[in-house]
Amino acid sequence: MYTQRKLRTSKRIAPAEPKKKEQAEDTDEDATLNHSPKKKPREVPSKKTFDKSQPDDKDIFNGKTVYFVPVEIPQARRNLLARRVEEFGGKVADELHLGGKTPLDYIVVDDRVALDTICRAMDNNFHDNFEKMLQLLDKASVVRAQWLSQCLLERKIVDDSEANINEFLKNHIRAMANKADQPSRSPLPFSPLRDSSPSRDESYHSDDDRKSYVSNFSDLGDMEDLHDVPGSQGDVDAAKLQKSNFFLSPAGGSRSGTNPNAHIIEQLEEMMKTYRNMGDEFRGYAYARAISAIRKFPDPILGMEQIKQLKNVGPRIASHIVEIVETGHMEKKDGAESNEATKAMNLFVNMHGVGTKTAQKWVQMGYRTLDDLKEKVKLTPEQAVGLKYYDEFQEKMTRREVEEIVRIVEDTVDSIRSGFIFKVCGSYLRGREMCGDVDLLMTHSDGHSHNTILKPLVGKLHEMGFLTDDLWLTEGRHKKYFGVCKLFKEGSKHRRLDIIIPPYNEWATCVLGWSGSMYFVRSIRDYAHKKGMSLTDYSLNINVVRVNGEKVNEGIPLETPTEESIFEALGLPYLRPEERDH
DNA sequence: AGGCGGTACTG
DNA sequence: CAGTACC
DNA sequence: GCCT
Repeated sequence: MYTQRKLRTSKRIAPAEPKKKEQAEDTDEDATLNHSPKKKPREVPSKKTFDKSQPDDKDIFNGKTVYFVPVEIPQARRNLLARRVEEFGGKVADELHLGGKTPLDYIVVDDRVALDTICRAMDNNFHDNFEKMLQLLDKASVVRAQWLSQCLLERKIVDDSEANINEFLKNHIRAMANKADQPSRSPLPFSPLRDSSPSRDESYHSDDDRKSYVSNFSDLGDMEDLHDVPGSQGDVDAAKLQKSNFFLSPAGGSRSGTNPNAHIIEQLEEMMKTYRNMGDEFRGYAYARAISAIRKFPDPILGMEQIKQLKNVGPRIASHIVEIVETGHMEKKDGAESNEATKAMNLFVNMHGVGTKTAQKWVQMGYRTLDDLKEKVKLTPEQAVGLKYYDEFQEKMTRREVEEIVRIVEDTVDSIRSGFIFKVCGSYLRGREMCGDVDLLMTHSDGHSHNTILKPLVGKLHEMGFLTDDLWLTEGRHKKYFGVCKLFKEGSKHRRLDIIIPPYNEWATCVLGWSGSMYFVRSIRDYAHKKGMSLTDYSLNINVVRVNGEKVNEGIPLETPTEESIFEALGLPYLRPEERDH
């Protein structure tokens, strides 16, 4: 059918070095992940009943003063820990004073802040103050939050050797002090204290659950719910930081996506990816819906009181949330992440053309790295492309770059035939700052030019050297090209490019489908389904007859010239693309 | 206990 | 048909 | 794993 496949080459694929993605999981799936029945997950509602019932060791902290370094410890967790510390006889300092009349006993940092991050922060903020820093460290122990959790759990001061990073810091300070004697000390650019946590920063809300979303409209007829992303607060951290000036990055503490429950969301997202990569689609989906509910929840989640208000959070996920709130981490997730085969699964599944089945097969055959694949596995043509650009495909591009790519395609189209209309869909249309690929839709109002443009277009783009590889090209009801392009500019990366060409009268449904998010699309289709309709990229049909889920009668396609008309026909309030970014 | 979006490609 | 992809 |  389509000839330009040459590029794909038989020669060996350029080494794409194994790049590790975060997240992991556990390969012997059921073993640790699924098994629910045994060992019942710690009673959800209990806990937090510490209070009255424990007459004994109430003052484990015995007047000790604790300071929480706000960075990276989610506010919710900080509050909770602080409350507990006081409950158990400790004091909580508001700020960290270098001079220290009331000497601090413990300085608590988040478990995830990397050591070198802390060091860099100190370098930037205390280069005049080495002595005071050392004094401070003499009296106070800098410990990980996890240690504090442990103390609270066991109701005693436990050994902190693992959590205590005093010596490390002192050594570092001494080293810096020496170095400071010598004149050259450039003020490190230094990027904030949060390098480690969002393993991929651009937070991505991958989700939302159709139910909550759709039912919000239909039942309550109010969409408020969707808009009210609690975004605002979160400069609390920044403010506090300013004050304490400890570990403060001069440049910018301003955190990006501040959600009061970011910490919880992060961990659950890891679990979601894990399940999904393992092939447990629906469990992953359940997580996605739960996460969406949490993301919309405006207040810090401290316990069951808040959890009970969340839709799509059942007993299992609730218990995970409780665990995260109380201990700061999630055992199941940590376990999965430390599993080696699991890491390989993640590595493989992130390659284009590889899903859970193939990844599982490879892992089982003992492969663990991309190099293993290069040498030992017969790849499909698509997988070969995926491997060749493994690293590049993990990266996202700016909106600006999307626009440059689109510009080239548009110009080329115009040079062939005038009058086409274009729309960049996908995450770009939803307003994301960074986009993983380019989804360009185009059509022609004359009702026929859309049929013949794709092949010449792709041919020309190849000639220009703009397209570097093809995944596939089809001439179905909607003409589609999936491939790889690269801007001519020096240093440009290879990018995934999808071109979709529906007939003019199917434009709106196609745009809707290609605008996402995936969860939005699933939810609105589900909603249509429930109303006896059927929504696809091609049309919105009414009077659909299904028997046992099988469509028996296609129904009748509605005229839906605009996206608005689709919502209207479904009886839903219109949502702009950026409001579909769940 | 059953459902969880709807479609179309490759091999 | 199974597997993967697209949002 | 959650909902109906």
